[in-house]
Order: sequence, then structure tokens, then C-alpha cells
Amino acid sequence: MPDHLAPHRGAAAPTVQDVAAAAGVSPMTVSRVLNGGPNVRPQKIQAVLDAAAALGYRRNENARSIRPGQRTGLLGVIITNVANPYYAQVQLGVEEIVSSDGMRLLVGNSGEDVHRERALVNDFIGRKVDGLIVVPAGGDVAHLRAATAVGIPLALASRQVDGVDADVVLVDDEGGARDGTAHLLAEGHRRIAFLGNRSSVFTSRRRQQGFERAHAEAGVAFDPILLRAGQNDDATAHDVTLELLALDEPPTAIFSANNRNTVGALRALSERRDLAESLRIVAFDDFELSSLVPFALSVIEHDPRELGRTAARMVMARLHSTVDSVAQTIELPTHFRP
Amino acid sequence: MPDHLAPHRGAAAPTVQDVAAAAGVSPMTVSRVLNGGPNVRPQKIQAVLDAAAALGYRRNENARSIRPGQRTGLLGVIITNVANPYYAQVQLGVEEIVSSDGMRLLVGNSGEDVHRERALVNDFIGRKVDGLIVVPAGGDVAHLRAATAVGIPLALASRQVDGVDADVVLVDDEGGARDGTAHLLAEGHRRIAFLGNRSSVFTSRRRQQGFERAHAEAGVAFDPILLRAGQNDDATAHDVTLELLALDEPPTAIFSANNRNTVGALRALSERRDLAESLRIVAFDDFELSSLVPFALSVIEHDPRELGRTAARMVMARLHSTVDSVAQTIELPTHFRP
DNA sequence: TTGTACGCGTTATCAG
DNA sequence: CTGATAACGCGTACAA
Repeated sequence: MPDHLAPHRGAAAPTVQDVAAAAGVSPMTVSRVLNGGPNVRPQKIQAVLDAAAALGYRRNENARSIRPGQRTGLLGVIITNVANPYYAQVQLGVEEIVSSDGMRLLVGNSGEDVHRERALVNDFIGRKVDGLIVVPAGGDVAHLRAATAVGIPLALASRQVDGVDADVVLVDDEGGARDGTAHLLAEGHRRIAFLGNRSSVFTSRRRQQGFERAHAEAGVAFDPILLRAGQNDDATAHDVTLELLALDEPPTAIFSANNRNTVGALRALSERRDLAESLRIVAFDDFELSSLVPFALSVIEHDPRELGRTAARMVMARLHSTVDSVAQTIELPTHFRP
Repeated sequence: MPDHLAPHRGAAAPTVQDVAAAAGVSPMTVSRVLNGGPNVRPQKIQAVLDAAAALGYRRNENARSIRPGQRTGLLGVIITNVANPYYAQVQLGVEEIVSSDGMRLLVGNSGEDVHRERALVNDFIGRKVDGLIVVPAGGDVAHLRAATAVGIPLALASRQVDGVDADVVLVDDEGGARDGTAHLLAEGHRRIAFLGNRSSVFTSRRRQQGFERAHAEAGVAFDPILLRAGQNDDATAHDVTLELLALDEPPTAIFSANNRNTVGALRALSERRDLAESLRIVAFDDFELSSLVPFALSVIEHDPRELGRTAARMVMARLHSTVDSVAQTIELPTHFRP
């Protein structure tokens, strides 16, 4: 039995036993009351409730979860870069969907590092998450297979990887990039620079394909020197942009494949307004205040929050249904905003 | 014992028992090996390791954590608005510090709602988090007291609330706001609008105080009609700014107390360049690409990531030390960037 | 309507 | 060096 009614710092948390003792019933009755079980006399219900409140009882979720057939109510979310506002939106979308079911988010930041991703996945499996949403860093996927192998519903967001049985929600990377690039070509631009992440990154690869397809469809050859894929932070993108501006034949337009590259590019342009005055920019990923940027900027917008919502819905659907249907892939639309 | 070596979808996860059986030892030996316990014969170590690998064994962290004296390695983080890039940075700072200790983040979004905050705190207590970092929504604090009462180290970030025994890390809101406002006054502005959240929000109150103090120190009275505290999203801030611009005697400068208000204000200004051409702006909170904004904007910058790091360090310090020292408050500096 | 007994997976204790 | 035993807090058959 507890030393005090209001437990002081470091006091052992009250258990069902304590509540039972205080209410003068058995632990079983306490459990029944607290979990809405049937067939309990109103008097005892009240007694239990009073005792629980007085002791400040809170169910130990971890103890509960080790019983067979019990869920943890935990959803693992692994993101490549929490600092990127884009993924912050994804996280919000996920939370929005699952919190209404009382689920909680276990969030990890992989930093584009597969090793960290694997450590996180393994840890989350050990914590018995009910589901998993991952923006895969790519490369090895054994740990993702392991998650599905133990029956954890897995949804991949933003990026696809092969060899994993998981639902996937993507953005129409190639289509969006194609449209954006096509706009530039239609405006008459013939030297369009491409800024993107290394092409081993799923989205970058697809966006680059869209960029190239638009050129092919227009019958325009692009200068390989203008193709810069390898920047995953804005500092590097900034430097690369300055290089491009300094070329003998600089680009007349820039296609930026993601918001990190866009930020870096815009910083560079604002430093060299002399060279950048007439430069046209099309950027994948909208960002806050993009409309205020003092350059000829168009964006390919899409909805990161909806991406998160969709991934969450996919996981929840598998959680709520007993039959395991075949994995599905959803591709969210993009929209070119001039 | 498991049906297959590689567990298939839905198969029960292997336990120490399974590993022990496969390795021909007792569960205790398995536990010892896996936790680096002493006094185990090398042969058996190898046997256990092999069996564990073959079965894909992963320790059940929840079962482990119900043993007395064991920690969960979980840190609860409750933020008022995950979508705000500012708090995304805070979250990253926290993760940065604690992940090196192998701790994981349980993240909740309160949405400035004390009820949701309480639900999250109670849930986190039930999940036996080792520590808690909260950006308090304000109002009731009983649930926060409850957390400290059961011995969970608590750090408040960004905002202070009374009646809770917790470490606090703040930004020098008043000083920063005073400096920024003083700059405007020194430039000769006499009609400065204030945009902020409702004054029940800790930071807004303090920033407003700084705003007023600067006026008092300069011996300048401000027009109450220019004081607009109540916007916590950019849409409202946008509308309020339009109202201000439409006044008979519009402000010549705007002091924006947080990034949501700044975004809304800038949107409004860009719609009414005719009225906003010469308007001067000082904004609390730096934001990405702020230097590109085509207005006379200065920012009061500070470091949200460091805020997160500091809060995390405070919690970790209490976690690692046995003596419980008195709660401390740290105030991080701001920097006016013209 | 209520209580008893047991097991979930793990580890600490203690005996061998 | 190793293993049997017990206990953490909870929920569920089953019995009363």
C-alpha cells in the first residue's frame, strides 16, 4: 500500500493492487471497472473510481501491452530530416489521423542514414509499435522486411523501395517535374539547369526523369554541365548555384527538384542579383512565402500533410482489418502554380 | 518454439525462451549474454548469439521496462504546434541530444489545447517515459504537477508556467522585443503596430511587455488601436494587417511578435504594396529566406534548436544524477539582425 | 456479481 | 560459471 494518498516524488506509482485495496475490492474488479467491463455493482464502480482518483492511478501501458492480443497504441514514424518543414507537415498529417484513435507517435530522425534507420526500426519493433511509417533512406531494406515479417503494417512515404511488402504513398514526381520543365521550354528556355539530390534518392531520380522527359518531348537536348544532382542541403545547393551562374554559358532558367535546393539557389541568386536578374526558376515543393520571393519563381506544389494523412490511413486500415489485402501504391497529384 | 527459423507474417515474436531452447541454455544465460553480463563461457556466448540471430530475436522493451529499476528510454515531447517550423527545430534539437543515449522520442501535438496536453501527459506517464519536455499551452497545470509528482524530470521549453517544479528554458522575449522596438523608435517611427498572440500566451505577453517598455524608455506613447494581440495563425494575422493598413492613420512600422504573425503580415503587405511600400517591419523569430523578403524587414533571431538541446540536456542531467537539485531557469539570448 | 490463479517476457536473486 | 525461481503490473479463463 502506498505511503501517502498523493504520491510524492519518486514514490512507486500506484497499481491495480493499490486501488483494489483502497476500494476494498479485488484487482479484477478494478480492471473491469477501468476497462468498462460488464456486471459490476454501481456502488463498487464508484468506490473504485474514487480510489483510483484519490491515488492518482494510471494504468501501466507497458505492462498492459505484454499481454497477448493487446496493442501498444504506438505508431513508429521515421523521417529522413525532421528539420525540413516539409516533413514536419508530414508528421502533422500522420498525427492528425492517428491521434483520434488515441494512438501516439514514436518519432525518429534517420538523417538519410540507413544505419540509423535500421537502428530505429529495430528499436521500434522491440517496442512493439502497432504500425510503422517510414521515409526510407534507401539502400538496404532488410530491416524493413523484418518489420513486415513480424506482422507490423508498414507504409512508405514519399519514396519507394523494392523488395518490401508495404503500402506506398508517393507524389507524382515525374509528372510534376515534366510539367514544370515543359513550362520553361514553352517559354523558350533552352539552357535549363537542374538542381537535385543525388539520383540514388528515389524522388530525385524521378524528378530528374521528368526533367529529361520534358526535354525529349520538346526535342531539346540539354547540356550535361547544367545537371547538378548531389546536393541534399541548402548550403551545398547555394555553392553549386554560384558555380552555375559563373559559367561561360550560364543557364537562363533553373529547375530545382526540392525545397532544400530551392532555398540554397535563392540565397545564391540574391547575392548575385547582377547575374540573376532575368533568371527564371521553377521549384518542386512549395514553401511558405514563396509568393514573396523577388524572382521569377513558379512552384510545383503538392500536399505533404495529405501525404502523412494517407500513409497513416493506410496503416490504420490494415490495423483495423483482419484480412491482409495486397499492398497498394497511391500517387498524389502535383499542381503547377505559375 | 517457432514454426520457422525466419518468422513469417503474424508469427509470434521469438522470446528469450525460444533463444534459450535453440541455444541449449537457460533463459537467464541468454539475458546475461545479451545484456553483457559477466561470467559466461565463450562457447555459450557464441551459441546464444547465433541462435538469437537465426531466430531474429529482439528484446521486448515493454516487458523489460516493467521490471523494477528499469527505464523505458522514452522521452515525451509535447509541442503546441508541430507544423510550425520553429517547433520542428526544437524537436530536432531534442532528438540530437537524446538519441546519442539511445533514447527515443514520444511526440505529441497539443495544438495549444490544455485538454489535449493533459491527455498526452497522462498517457506518457502511463507509458513510463523517463523524462518530459513540454511547451505548455498554459492554464491548468495539475497534469504537469502530476508528472513531477511521480518523479518524472520535466523541462518546460519556450514558456514558463507557475506552480510546477520544473526546469525551464526560455528565450529573452522581453529583451529581444525591447531591442527591436527601440530600433524602430530610434529610426523615428512613432506609430508602430504590434502583432502578437493573445497575451495569455507567455511569450506573447513578454514580448508585448518589451514592446511597451521600449516605448516607455523612449518617452513615446503608443496608440492602443495599433496593438493587436490575438492572432495565433497566419490567416488571422493577414486579416488584421489589412485592417491596420486601412486605418485613417495607419502605422509606419510593424512589430510582429512571432513567425505566424510575420507570415500573415507579409502576405497582406504583398497584396497591398501600394500602402506598404515604405512600411518598416521588425519580426521576432527569424525564418528561412527572410533576407529575400522585398520589404524593409529586420528580425530578432534566436536559436530554436538550441532551445531543444538545452531542454533535453536539463532532463538528461536529472536523469543521470541521483540528487535532485533545485529547478533552474535558463534564458537564451536574442540577436537583432538589421 | 465477484474473486483466484495464472501467464505475458524480462531480469535480479540466490543457490548450485 | 549456470540455472531455477520469483516478481514486475496487467488482463483473462475459470471458478465461486
